[in-house]
Amino acid sequence: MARDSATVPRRSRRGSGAVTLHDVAKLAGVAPITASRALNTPAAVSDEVRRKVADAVARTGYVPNRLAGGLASSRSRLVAAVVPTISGPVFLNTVQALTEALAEHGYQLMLGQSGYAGSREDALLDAIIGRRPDGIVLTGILRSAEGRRRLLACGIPVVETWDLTPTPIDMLVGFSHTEVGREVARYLHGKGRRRLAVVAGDDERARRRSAAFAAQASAWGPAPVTEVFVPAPTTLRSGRDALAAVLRQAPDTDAVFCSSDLLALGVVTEARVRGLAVPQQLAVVGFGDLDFAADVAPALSTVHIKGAEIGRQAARFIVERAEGREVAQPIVDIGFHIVERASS
Amino acid sequence: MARDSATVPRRSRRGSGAVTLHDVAKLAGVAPITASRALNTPAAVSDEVRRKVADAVARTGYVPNRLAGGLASSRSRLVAAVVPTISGPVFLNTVQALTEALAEHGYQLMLGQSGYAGSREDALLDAIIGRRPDGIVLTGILRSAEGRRRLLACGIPVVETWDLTPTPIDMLVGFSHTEVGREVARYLHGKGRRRLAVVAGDDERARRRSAAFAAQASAWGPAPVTEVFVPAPTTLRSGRDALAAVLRQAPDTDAVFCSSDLLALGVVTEARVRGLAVPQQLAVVGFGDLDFAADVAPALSTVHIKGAEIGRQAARFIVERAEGREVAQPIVDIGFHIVERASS
DNA sequence: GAGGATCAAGGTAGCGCTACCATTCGGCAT
DNA sequence: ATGCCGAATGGTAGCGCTACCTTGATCCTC
Repeated sequence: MARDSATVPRRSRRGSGAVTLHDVAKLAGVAPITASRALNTPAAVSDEVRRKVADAVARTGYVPNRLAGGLASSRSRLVAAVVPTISGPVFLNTVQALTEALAEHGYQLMLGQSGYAGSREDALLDAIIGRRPDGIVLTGILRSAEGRRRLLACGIPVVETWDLTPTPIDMLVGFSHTEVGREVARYLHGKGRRRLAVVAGDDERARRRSAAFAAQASAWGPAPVTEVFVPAPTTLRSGRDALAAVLRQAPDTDAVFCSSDLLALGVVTEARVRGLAVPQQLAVVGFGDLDFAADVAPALSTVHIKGAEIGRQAARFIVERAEGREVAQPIVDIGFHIVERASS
Repeated sequence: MARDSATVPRRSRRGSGAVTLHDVAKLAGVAPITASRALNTPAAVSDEVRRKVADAVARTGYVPNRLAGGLASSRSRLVAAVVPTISGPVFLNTVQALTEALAEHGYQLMLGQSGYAGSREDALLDAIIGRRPDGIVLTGILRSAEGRRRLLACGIPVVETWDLTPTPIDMLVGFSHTEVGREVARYLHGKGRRRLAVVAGDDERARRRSAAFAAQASAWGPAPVTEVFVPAPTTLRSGRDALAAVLRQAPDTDAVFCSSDLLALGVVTEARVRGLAVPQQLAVVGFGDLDFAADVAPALSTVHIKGAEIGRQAARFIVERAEGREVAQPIVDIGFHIVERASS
């Protein structure tokens, strides 16, 4: 199993010293290119060659160097995912599904964190483009126009997710945040709630949901919607603080729409501590439908987003394009729906 | 800014068509190798060369191909992280800190999910080793002995984290799970609790904490410790179900140690629903000290692990080794401490 | 002013793989 | 026989970069 050092009397100081396709080919008694074909396009070689090469691979413990393969073929089989931060739980299902779906096709995920502040964005883009990934999946929004231009210029397939931007860079899997805001306002209005508030993380899309919510609500009545913004990423703590702020501004608030389930849980917690009955006195609606939403008490009404499906669809898009096929419908509205539970 | 096609009359069908170091060098009027030095070891060239190359880079929009660089130098500047699954929030801070700390040194993170079941482990290892990363950070345990052997064989620096294994593959940043179990048992005993239970996720380390907890507790009295196991990854739901199971087995339980904060929150939630006062009738201790632990009501007592510090330390180890330096103390016990809050 | 030490720059030869073309060979139609 | 086809295999030449060595120029030191 170990390489026979006697057959390689003087190895240059360069190189990793690992088993190469050359070694495998020599052991199998075929040319390197034939060994390559036996591994990559098995249908193109005879049964005997396939067997001999497989045998040599097993005996040497050969693992193909994908850096070299990627350089030669201009296909790195790497896909980059950019998230604002991995510790906000919102995108986790997407990243998980993406990783798994890509792995099934032999692609590996590179993770990049752009930060909510966006300072690192350009450096991150350099680091990513330098690795020549076969695709880039964006979850947070790309703030810099310069960044968008560079992505466009370098010709790497890009999937933007979790949004429906009017001018996508390339492909898109998302849903309308404006529509979410509107729908939740309609829902709460339908439940007889009239004194509405919204608590939103300080990121572009949460602001859009929040604005649409407020706009829709103000169409029905004179009572203004109380808007409170908290720093992104949102936490349970900021939810508690936000409810305090809401009640200071509008003590008779009877419904709060939160821009994340974690915020909503904070609001519910603070309400309980203050003796405010949820949902009798205060309805709470979250966003994201994270795992815990159904199981807290009271169970959290929220907006369900198919995060894992977004990840899978993005993977499908990237793989299609990486294998040279056209994507017929590169823009997908994955939708959302309101899940009614005990908190509203 | 665009490449002047007239200077490159016939480009072969191979290659990505992107700007190369060659193009930059030609534009700057120096040899390619000099341009390479201007970018990688700026101290080794004259001010003038540095300026001319920087200028050419800016004009062409050149982004170095790190696949080619990695192949030539046997340094990919990629680091692989293996987690059981990204959607369990336990390792998030570690992954986040790791990504950031690596990015500061020009390394990019590849994410691999091994799954708690472990079937994908070997395929994942192939995918990782094939990319020739400069380091591998393991968070979950590596189940297959074959896998350990291969990691050892391929000579890539490995950091195991979140544990102190007796026989580390290479480097190690963790803490003793046995010690955690013991300490929590001591703590609860010190608070006068005598009817102890433990709820643990079905993974090796949670089992070790749980076993040590039970062993320590049984040293003090005849009352057996109720042990309930739930599937990994743990959820709030399984915490609620687990408390139900605990109370079925031992209705007079007065303290529960949970193997994650999410489980603990589930136990607290279920206790509240059942009218069981926390901490008066039931003390609850979690594990991990996730962001929300301090802010739920009642605030959760838990075991604090410096997850981000683990990530940073692991990054430091990998970078040290990647740059060819020895790591003096490759085994670090990062410790833990019990955070006493309202739930116990 | 000879001998070396030091520094900046260039040339060469790969890293390990695959695209592309050439070759071989058996089988079949002409 | 001759030519042609397709299938299987091999050879060659890179992909874009850097390690290693060499060259030439400058600067000491004695």
